[in-house]
Amino acid sequence: MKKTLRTSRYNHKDIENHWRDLWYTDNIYEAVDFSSKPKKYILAELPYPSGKSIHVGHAMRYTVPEIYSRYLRMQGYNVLFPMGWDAFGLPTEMYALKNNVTPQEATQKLAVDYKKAVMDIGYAIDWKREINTTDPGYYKWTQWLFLKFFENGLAEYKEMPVWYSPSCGILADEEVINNTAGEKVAERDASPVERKMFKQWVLKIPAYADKLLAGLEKIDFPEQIKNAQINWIGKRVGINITYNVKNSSEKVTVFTTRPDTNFGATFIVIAPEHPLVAKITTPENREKVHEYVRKAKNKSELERMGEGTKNKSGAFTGSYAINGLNGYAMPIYVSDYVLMTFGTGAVVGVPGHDARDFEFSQLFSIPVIRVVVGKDGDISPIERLDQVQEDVGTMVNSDFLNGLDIHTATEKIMDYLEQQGMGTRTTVFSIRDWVFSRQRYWGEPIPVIHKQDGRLEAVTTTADKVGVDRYLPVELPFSTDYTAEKDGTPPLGKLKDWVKTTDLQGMPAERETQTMPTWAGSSWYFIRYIDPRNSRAFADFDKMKYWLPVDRYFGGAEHTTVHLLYSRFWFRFFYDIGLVPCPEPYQWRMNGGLLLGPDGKKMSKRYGNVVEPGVLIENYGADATRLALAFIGPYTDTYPWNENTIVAMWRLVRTMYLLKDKVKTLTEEEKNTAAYKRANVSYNKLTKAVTSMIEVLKMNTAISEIMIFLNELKKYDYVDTHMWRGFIKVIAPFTPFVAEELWQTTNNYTMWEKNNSVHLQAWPTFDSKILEENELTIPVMINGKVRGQVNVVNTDTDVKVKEKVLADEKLVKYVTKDTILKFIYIQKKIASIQVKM
RNA sequence: GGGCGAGUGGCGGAAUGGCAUACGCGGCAGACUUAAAAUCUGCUGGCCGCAAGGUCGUGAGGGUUCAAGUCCCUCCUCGCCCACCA
Repeated sequence: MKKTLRTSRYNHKDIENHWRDLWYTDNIYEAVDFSSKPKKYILAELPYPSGKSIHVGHAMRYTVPEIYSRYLRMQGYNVLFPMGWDAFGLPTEMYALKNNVTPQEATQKLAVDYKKAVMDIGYAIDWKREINTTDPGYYKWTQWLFLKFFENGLAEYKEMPVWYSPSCGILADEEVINNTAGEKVAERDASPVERKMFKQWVLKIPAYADKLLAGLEKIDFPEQIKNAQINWIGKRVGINITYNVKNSSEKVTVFTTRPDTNFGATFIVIAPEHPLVAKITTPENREKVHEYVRKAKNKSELERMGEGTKNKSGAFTGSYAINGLNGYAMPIYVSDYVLMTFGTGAVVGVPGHDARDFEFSQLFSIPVIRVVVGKDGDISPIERLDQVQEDVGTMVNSDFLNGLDIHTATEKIMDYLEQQGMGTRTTVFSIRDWVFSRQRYWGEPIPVIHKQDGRLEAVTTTADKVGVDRYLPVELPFSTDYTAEKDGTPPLGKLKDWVKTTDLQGMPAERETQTMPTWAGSSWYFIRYIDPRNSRAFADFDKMKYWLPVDRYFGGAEHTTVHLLYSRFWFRFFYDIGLVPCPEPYQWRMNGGLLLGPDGKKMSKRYGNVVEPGVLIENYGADATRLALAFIGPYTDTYPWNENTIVAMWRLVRTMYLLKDKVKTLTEEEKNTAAYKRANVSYNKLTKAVTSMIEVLKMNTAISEIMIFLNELKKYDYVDTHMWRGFIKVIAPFTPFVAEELWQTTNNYTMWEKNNSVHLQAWPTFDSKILEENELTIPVMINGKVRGQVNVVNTDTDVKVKEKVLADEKLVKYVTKDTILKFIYIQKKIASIQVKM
């Protein structure tokens, strides 16, 4: 055991290296299963190690939650604040290629580097719970959980239209974004993408859409996040209406949420991919329709976007559908503004009350019928786009619906259509099956085999009991070839010996060669932290019962509709099959903002504006770095990094450190001075303010309070020992290293003893009696302007304060007994007076 | 086009409807120094004024209130997310 350091100058390196070793060696931040203390599970999204080392932006997102976790520990909670590495995926593969190592080697090295960086900042982590998603002991359970989806019919192997980029291969919807020019590109490398059909594994998240919506009501997420998820799920209640095609036995079914406007329907549009296209196109229109469909299919999504939503196009099939309500013959067109993937792939055109339908009607001179009158009472024909009303009004020209409000009309006509056998109420969702396979090397192999007869078989069907260890994990075989064939055969497909296997009957079979997406390992990682070394189960049920749900979850806004929603889906499914103890994984969520480069641009190697925490820690120390990251602004906001801030924080830490020389145990007599009393008020204010600010995660203003207190202390010659010890505990979550140094010194501990660490001490309390001010000065406002002050005491009544105001010689020129119209005194806040002008 | 945010000094940002600009950065002045750096002290929203003080001021305009950065209405700008979703 080492002796406590004692230096007269502030040397961050000596202090930090010294305590870091002792903390982690003795694992002082241990999270204890089944502890009798109340638990708090504080989680920050696990990092994805793909660059040289941890990014200062990551560090900002971890620092605030980590300060909070330290505070909770000092408040007597059994805290779990874990850390691990999400290391499968393309960036690691790219990193490996660039550095001429294997992804296995790259991952190992990055995990070590990242861990060192995280340790250097001094995060309070129980390293016994560290996980790595690429560890076979981990992904065995990712595969096992995947098989639960498979066994329950929620994982399917089917032809899917997928995004394809030559450089990234096949991508999920979530990995494709619109660039600034409005083109669809791969999020990863901005390469253009196109649509292709491919046999894919999908997870059927739409089956859980309703449960995921309902679950939102019980959890404490910001409205913004809830809305984004609701929007993403895109639940729409409407009706499928079936129309007969004139002179044909065919029928066309459309989905609409606005059946109330159906008396105004003047055409039908079907998607180019719709199976009816071939059946109902009349011979004289065949050539034109065929040409249109061919062009639409060849158009990449990029071109469709490029042409924008303004320019409608289409072709007439020559057929008509009969509106069962009024016998109107609606011409049927093909147009790419209708998507095969939403609703029924066919829409009914009501140009008077839908902007897109109106635009399309103009293209083919289709009649426009008004069936809704808005608030303005305008009943003139609809001739311009700006006259198209969508969601308010009263029905006209609509037979038995006339005069009804549109919402009442909607219900009435849906009842009618159902009674007449013309329609069926339907709910549709915009959320799609989650494409869950990749044609990449560096991921979890999907643990399924293809039997000779084409049927699929889970690598283990005896799962839970003894079988699991015999068959899982399906280990990722070693390979140095990470590229897919042009035909889509994944890299693993090239390893012929590995692909060849046998099924449970011993017959020859082939392994699945696609791997899982990066999202797989991170969909359940927070469960594994609870029981990271369990080899018999993904986690012990009783331990889950103790720790779950996560109390506070911190992460990036970019994960709102991806990771955050999809991992809720995993968890909710596990709950339904009895694997986990509660329906929702995360009780509370906050999204972190972004830290920009000093130039205000997003930190990126391209701009050369990346700030590395390692450099900051080297130059200014971890304590100053932590303060800078927490002080710079509120957690949820985005702002640029400013080098000056950390210099100021270094000075602040030094000021705190050097204060130790002013510490003295004051006698009762010395405590009986005005100076001591003032200092004591400041100290109690500090404790109270910091406590309430940490509770609401406003670390920036909490640090301001620490600065205010230090500015106050400068005025005195001595700092009382009792106050000093409380102060050290207040700063402990923010600047753990210097706090430990000061704590050990002030207590004269010569030997390190785990239980004596400041971080395991109780959070200081404050005395609200000391903060009650008996006498204070309040502003006096006259006709809305502050014109002076008066001194009041607690017991002053309105009448007393009024007397004081009237007696004030400065105020007399603004107010006298005779000019007062109205007098308001807000206790201990303000006096506000209306006077005659 | 839809949804969600946000507009406060030179900059990052504070402010349960109650003295707008806390705290920090930067700037200015002073102390220490042969000098500089570092450190310390003071000042620091605009305008008028020697000063006391006055006056304007939280994107723009209106409203509610004794009192509005904060609440309500109209508008402007910026950011993020979603988007021919019927």
